[in-house]
Amino acid sequence: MDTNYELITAADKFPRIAAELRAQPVIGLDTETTGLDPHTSRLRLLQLATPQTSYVIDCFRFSPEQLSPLLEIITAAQPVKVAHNAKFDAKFLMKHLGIRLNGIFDTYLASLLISAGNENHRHGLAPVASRYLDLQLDKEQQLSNWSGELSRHQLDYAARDAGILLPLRDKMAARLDGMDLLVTAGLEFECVPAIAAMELAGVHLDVARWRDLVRQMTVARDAVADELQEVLGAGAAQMNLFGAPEPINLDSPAQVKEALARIGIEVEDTREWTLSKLVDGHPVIARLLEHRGLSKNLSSFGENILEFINPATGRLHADFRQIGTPTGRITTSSPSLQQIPHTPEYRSCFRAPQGRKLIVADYSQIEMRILADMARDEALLTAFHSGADLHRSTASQMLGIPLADISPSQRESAKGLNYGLVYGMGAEGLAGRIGVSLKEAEMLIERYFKAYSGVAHWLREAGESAVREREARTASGRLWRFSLDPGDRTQQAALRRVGKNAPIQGTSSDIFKRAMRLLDDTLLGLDAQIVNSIHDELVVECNSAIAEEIREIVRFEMVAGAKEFLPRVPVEVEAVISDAWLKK
DNA sequence: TAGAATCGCCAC
DNA sequence: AAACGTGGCGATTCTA
Repeated sequence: MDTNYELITAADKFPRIAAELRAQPVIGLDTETTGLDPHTSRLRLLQLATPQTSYVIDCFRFSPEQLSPLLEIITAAQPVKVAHNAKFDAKFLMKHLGIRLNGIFDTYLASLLISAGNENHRHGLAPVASRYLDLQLDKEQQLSNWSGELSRHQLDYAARDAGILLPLRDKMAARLDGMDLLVTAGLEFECVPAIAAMELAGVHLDVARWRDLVRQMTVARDAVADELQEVLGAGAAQMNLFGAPEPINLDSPAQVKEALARIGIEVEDTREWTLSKLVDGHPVIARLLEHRGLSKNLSSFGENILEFINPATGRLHADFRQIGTPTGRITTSSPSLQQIPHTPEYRSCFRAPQGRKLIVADYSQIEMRILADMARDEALLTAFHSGADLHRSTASQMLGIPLADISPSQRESAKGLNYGLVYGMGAEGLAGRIGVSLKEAEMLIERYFKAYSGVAHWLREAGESAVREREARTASGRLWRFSLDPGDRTQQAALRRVGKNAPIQGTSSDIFKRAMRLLDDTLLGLDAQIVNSIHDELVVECNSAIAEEIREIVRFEMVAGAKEFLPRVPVEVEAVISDAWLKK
């Protein structure tokens, strides 16, 4: 495809171009960079496209001051900037030009929303252009060297990528509209600058503390491993040259299963769920599980995390995938900051640097509140309005006894139900989880649904409509379309569970993303920045001197985000000021 | 031998 | 078989 482009080599052209761009309702935006990491790579080209022309600006030639007429356009809400994976461009613009990319239409996020969970769809610019414009792009120049003299071919490529964004947006906006996804899309697009800023900022890890922890864990694991080799080797058939039993690989489920059989413990598999039932009679099982835990933590959260520390910033900059799941949850990788074990030893390694504090804030029982609101369940809403402990309230409602008389075990059962039911749990699952018989579990669920009849009705309907309509939606209108083989009963049961959970988990994502944007906006200009985001928890790093003010801002904006989607239920946010990632 | 599939487990 | 939902990821084992 030939794109009409103009390579800008003189700063005196900027006022004319800026005027032309400002007059557009929508422009295309793309960048080419010398690498993928904004901290160690440079911004080479900035491409801004009107329907007629792609303007290609060589950023190596101009200072931010010279570029300022164009930067104002990028920062303003209008014109709308169409970009594919705008987070990437936003990070480079923020790092190298000190500006926020606002007024985004992101064709990558739009593609994910329209695909509505279809795992077969790819979302790179090439497959998206093919799907929506029937255009075959080649991306061979994407990873070419953008730091030297640029070839005609590279400039063509750069201009073309920016040029196709406008027709692409036309097609996708119509699709979003037709699928009632414009509200969700707006929510996602507005969240991009907040996530870009969070990634760019990264989190601070206390390396010495982390190394210490890894050392301790290694010693502990090796001790348990030695002990296990001795016990499990007792029945070994194979001896090595020194007459000692051949060591078994404790990380191999197959070898562990065999070794257990040799000492008289027959098991179907070696999953925790299976083994934990045998803990009582067999001390070796407890040791095995202990080894698993240590080994898992060391391989996933050991020295390897340190490799992700950025040489330029000394911090961890995880990759946040904004639509990581069909329910809209954000996922992280490289490293996976959302899966750091929730123990003080681990979390205390993530610390505020000198002179700074962390605000650790999370929603209190947000999914149950969403359920109460969506189901409009009188009793559950009343429980939340009363401000009493939810699980005690639930137990009290179910058993018909006063709040004050609820025993700890009654509260635990109620808690199991509250958490389990938003995941579509059945009686078997509950029985296993809280350790009661199937009969008792059935009775508990019956009582639960009697106490919360609105919830019972809503959950039933959510499950049925998922099977009937093959889709589920959240409060913002986010869509997940399901495939279902009609004859497959197991699949149908699974779909009923997803149908119950998806609107709740997805609405939680809606709320969270709205809160992130509100908070990021309010923190602009203050010495405070969101540094981590874990489904219902935000971590903000700020100057110690303003920590109390920031804590209140965080609380306020998180509540404000939730209120937009939950008109019927009060929302609570627990926020603490801490030196480390702890809910102290 | 590289990549896929599986098991297992971390988070919310 | 599966057994409450969504992921990421590491180690082992299978497969071409």
